[in-house]
Amino acid sequence: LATIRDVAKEAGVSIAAVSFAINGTGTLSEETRKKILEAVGKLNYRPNASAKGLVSGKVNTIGLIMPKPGTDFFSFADNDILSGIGAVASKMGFNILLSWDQGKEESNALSLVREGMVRGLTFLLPSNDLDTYRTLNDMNFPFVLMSKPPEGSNCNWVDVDNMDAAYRATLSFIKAGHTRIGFVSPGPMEFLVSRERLAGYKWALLNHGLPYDESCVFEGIGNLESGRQAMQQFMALEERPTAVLAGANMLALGILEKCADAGLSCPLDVALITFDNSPLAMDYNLTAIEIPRGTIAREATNLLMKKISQPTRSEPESIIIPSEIVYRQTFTPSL
Amino acid sequence: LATIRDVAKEAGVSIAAVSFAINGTGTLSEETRKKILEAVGKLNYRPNASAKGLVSGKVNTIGLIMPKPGTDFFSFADNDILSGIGAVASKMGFNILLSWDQGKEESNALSLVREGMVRGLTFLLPSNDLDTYRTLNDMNFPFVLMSKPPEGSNCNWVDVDNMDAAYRATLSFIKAGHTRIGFVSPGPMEFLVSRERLAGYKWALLNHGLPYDESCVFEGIGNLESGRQAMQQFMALEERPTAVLAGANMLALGILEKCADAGLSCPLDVALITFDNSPLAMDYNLTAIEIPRGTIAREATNLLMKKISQPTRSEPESIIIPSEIVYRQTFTPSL
DNA sequence: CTGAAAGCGCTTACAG
DNA sequence: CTGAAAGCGCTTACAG
Repeated sequence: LATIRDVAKEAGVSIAAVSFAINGTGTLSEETRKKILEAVGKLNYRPNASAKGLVSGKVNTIGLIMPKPGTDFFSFADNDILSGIGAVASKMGFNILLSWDQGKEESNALSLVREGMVRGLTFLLPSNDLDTYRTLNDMNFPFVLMSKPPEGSNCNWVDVDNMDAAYRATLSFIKAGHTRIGFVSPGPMEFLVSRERLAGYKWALLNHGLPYDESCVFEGIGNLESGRQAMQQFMALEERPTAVLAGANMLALGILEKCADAGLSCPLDVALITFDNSPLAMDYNLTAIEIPRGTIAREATNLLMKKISQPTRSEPESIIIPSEIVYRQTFTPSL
Repeated sequence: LATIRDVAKEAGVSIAAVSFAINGTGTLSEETRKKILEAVGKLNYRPNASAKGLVSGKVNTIGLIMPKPGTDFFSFADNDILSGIGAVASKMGFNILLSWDQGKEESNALSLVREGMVRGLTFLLPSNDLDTYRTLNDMNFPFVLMSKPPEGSNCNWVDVDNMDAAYRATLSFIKAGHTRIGFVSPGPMEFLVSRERLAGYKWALLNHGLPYDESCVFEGIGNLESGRQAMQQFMALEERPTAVLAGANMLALGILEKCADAGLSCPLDVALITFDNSPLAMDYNLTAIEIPRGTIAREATNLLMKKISQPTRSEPESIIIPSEIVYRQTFTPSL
């Protein structure tokens, strides 16, 4: 691999001149610059990243911290998220380092920071271990969560408003005349996202004079069978829901299957809105709430870049990404 | 951030002693070592990665090159793949740098190499641009593909044997007495994986005296609608297939839907085997060919680690990962 | 407009 | 068993 010294020799100049030419700094005659750039091209020279990092004290890498393997009751390593981060990062000349939250003594994230490997951090999911965030804040090290963090953690974050989205979907049912509405959570209630969506659902009911009935709520785990079980429970009720808000696509498909088995047609007998407008929702013509993961990822990375370029400590910021309901076959509001 | 000098001062020793203590090199009295390690813990010291990289000429990072965004007619950023790579890499003390194949003038992969940011490379999909591989080979730089590369490229690679898997699935149908078997490719025929699966299917037919009939073959694009269209085509035939080999889960679901609509029962009227034993296949009780992406990723990373540790040029290696058929409701071989 | 020199934080021969 | 010193490949004041 060519070094700056090789280029300098090839072009017949000092290594400082090469540095100037490459970084566009200093003052160089057009002729010298051209001569140097030619040598650079000829030798396929690229400045060594370690040397640059050492001398400048800055490294052009951001870390992406994935949840501990096994936590994934949905798939987090979403293509949209990864390429969203990648698009923004590469536009700013940054690389992405992948790492996993290990729940070990010292978090991997902190190691990367202390080794000077990263200049900022994005977290896909809030860690259970809030200590990491506290330490990062103490160091004034920039980081952004791509998910709403638990109360009291002092973080930058970007996410959709899950409560609001659930509220609006439920409201949309109510406006269409539904008075008995089922809710299936996307996962266990320990997850904030489950609690927030439930809260939005509940709030819409109470706000419009409808009773909140626990038998119309099912704690899902995001798969087909769980959706079947939910609908099973709902159909066994004396007065069954005429509309269901599902927390995940697979839940929605399980619900549809049970409906079909029972001879209930959708949307006539049971209307359905599901979270997540994924390809699956499109394929199956499901009315779906768009969770724009690519946008979340891009905005989070932009926010991180902003925090990186502000060396002085600043207040944590959060960005709420709007989420739209995409109306399809399983429910359309009456006009 | 603490430097080696801070630790040396804290422990009252030279910086060389600190380096010895941390790396387990040199010779140090037990007492000195203990004193140093205490200072390290107290100051939360971690050696600066840029400095280590510069002085040793080695960096503990491997690159993962993702396909150009938009190529993904399946989802490549599979959780299993990412955590498979991550598990092996972190066991060996390596980090993972994510990058995208951009189809630009100079490939991102080569930039990373020339900047000294990575010590090895894994590619999720073969690039269209074989020049990159040639250049890497010329530099004797270690890289591994997690997918069978096109003929003539001189690469290390790890993959399942798609031709063999398709052969065995087709054979399994034939042994059960099927003589008219449909094939739906996972994607366009430009993809090697599509061609190989078709070849395996064809070979099984010809090997057992069955005619190869193009009207029983459909070029799918991996989604539900494509599966519906395939089955539509098959049902319009004078003699329709009694068994179908589907290249992707969504194709299989589309096929099942069309069968149900037409009053054909599965597996009685139409038997079905699909590629990819994903959660979807489990949820829908599909007989499926397991493509163990996690295993592919782990083996590829292990192979890369081996190549990294062998400084001398060596012959390219390939590893074939076995793939099993998981029998479920949509087809079970007669005993 | 251009070059010589210091220094970033480490590791590793080399002396003692 | 321990320390002083050179050097990895860059950038950036500082002279000229």
